[in-house]
Amino acid sequence: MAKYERIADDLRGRIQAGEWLPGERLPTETPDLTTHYKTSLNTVRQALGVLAFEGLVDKVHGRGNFVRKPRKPVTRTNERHQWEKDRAREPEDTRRQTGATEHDTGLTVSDLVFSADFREAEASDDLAGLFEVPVGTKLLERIYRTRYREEDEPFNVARSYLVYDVVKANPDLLDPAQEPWPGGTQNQLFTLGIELDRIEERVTARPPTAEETEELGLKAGVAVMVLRKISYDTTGKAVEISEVTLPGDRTEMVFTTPLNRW
Amino acid sequence: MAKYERIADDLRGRIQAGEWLPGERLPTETPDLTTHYKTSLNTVRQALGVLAFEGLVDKVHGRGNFVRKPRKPVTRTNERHQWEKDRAREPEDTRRQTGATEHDTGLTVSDLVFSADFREAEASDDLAGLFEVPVGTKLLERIYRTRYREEDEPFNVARSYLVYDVVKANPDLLDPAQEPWPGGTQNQLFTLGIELDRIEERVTARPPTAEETEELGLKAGVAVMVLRKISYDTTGKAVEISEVTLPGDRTEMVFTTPLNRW
DNA sequence: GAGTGGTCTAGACCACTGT
DNA sequence: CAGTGGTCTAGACCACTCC
Repeated sequence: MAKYERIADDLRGRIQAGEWLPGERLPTETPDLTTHYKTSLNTVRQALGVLAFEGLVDKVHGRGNFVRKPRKPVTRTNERHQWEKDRAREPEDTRRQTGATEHDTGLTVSDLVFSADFREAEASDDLAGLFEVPVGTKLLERIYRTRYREEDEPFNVARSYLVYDVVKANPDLLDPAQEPWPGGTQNQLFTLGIELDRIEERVTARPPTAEETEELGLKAGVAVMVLRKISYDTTGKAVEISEVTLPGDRTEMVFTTPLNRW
Repeated sequence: MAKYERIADDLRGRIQAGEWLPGERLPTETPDLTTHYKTSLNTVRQALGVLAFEGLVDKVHGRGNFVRKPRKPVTRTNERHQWEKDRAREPEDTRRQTGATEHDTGLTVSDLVFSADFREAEASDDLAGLFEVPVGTKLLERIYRTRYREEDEPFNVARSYLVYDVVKANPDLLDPAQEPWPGGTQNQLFTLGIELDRIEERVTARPPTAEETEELGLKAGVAVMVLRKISYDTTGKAVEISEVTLPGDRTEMVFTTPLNRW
């Protein structure tokens, strides 16, 4: 076993034994750890890199290496979809009270900060195929970011696509100033006479791109979970496609599948 | 921008431009890349480390650095649950034909290799709470591994827990030699007079532990997806809890949520 | 400016792969 | 055995944070 692995194992054990509590700083790389383990800087850094990748240690340039605090997990359920559908036909003051994310997290609207960006886009191969429209068809692309009020980085970046010609029947939907829209996308679709029949979600995990690392404030070694949500209307057509990027270390998704009775 | 980042960017661009095709070897670290980029070995290795983390490059000790081939993705849907429930009451020869994994992947039984390990375990805090039994209650723990016949490493490790006293009514269920059980867990429960009402799945992603890296044959930077599946019977009790570990870079999970009609 | 982590160098030696 | 990546060293200098 390599020396850096032994050092990583030793430090991991000492952290788990409580020698340093979450939030506390580890001994400095130089000179403390190098002299304690009688090794060179590179080796100590390689060991710390392992722990950082595992999410046990936060490396902070200029300040030190810290034992990582467990982060507040964000739960997302698929019950939100039925909940949102039920709410879509409620009067506006009911819809305004709370959104699906709050429904999932148990938080109130004031705990969270949203921002929305709208623009027009052309259907890529991929999206055109799902929407069953020609490549290049005009789409409305909306980018949503959600974060905790007391944190800097969003825990959620969503890109939502709708076919432009479908949405333009209600000009309010083209206006970012109307966001956050009370009742969410399902209410927006309701104003267009569209009812959803089912929602399909595909989940994968992968290492973040450099941009995502920046945008989501990810630490080294944290994967992103990518969720692609496709909403189908009652005629079986895809009406909204949404791609959500979530930090893997703090996101839990819950899916409940009811089964038919014998 | 650091020199290693510039080198990583350059190499990434050259790979994407097709200078080396998937499966091909990159120039050697020493002396090719160090002299080409006029830098030291450490710096070249740091750059390659970035690309390995992104999954673009496979580092292979003693052979070289290779452009990674896209891996065969494994899809898992939640429709499998209803499918498995329907099949649970079929005659044995029907059940024997194919399992849920083949149903998802479209493969046949002979493409896949299973192995099962049985042992007794005591209910941890966590599991006891979900099963609503006292901590320490005897459980049957079963560990399943699935891999492609032509690959070395499993793409799936599952730990399944059942309450021992519930299962022992059918002694065949305690015998690893009976695996793979035709019709899966839902048929096993059926032999005990248990019908499932719904299945809840919680999904997270995190960096792998050292053990998981080994067991799943993961490359640097690949996250694992962890799926905890809880099966509830028609009285609302949790009857099976299963923890599945999947390599994040080749797993896609699909969940379809049907919505009630207006 | 003092303290701390981040990058980089040049070189040595070890470990694995294939002939 | 030759070729290739993996680990390690000792030391220099840069970049960030906080006083």
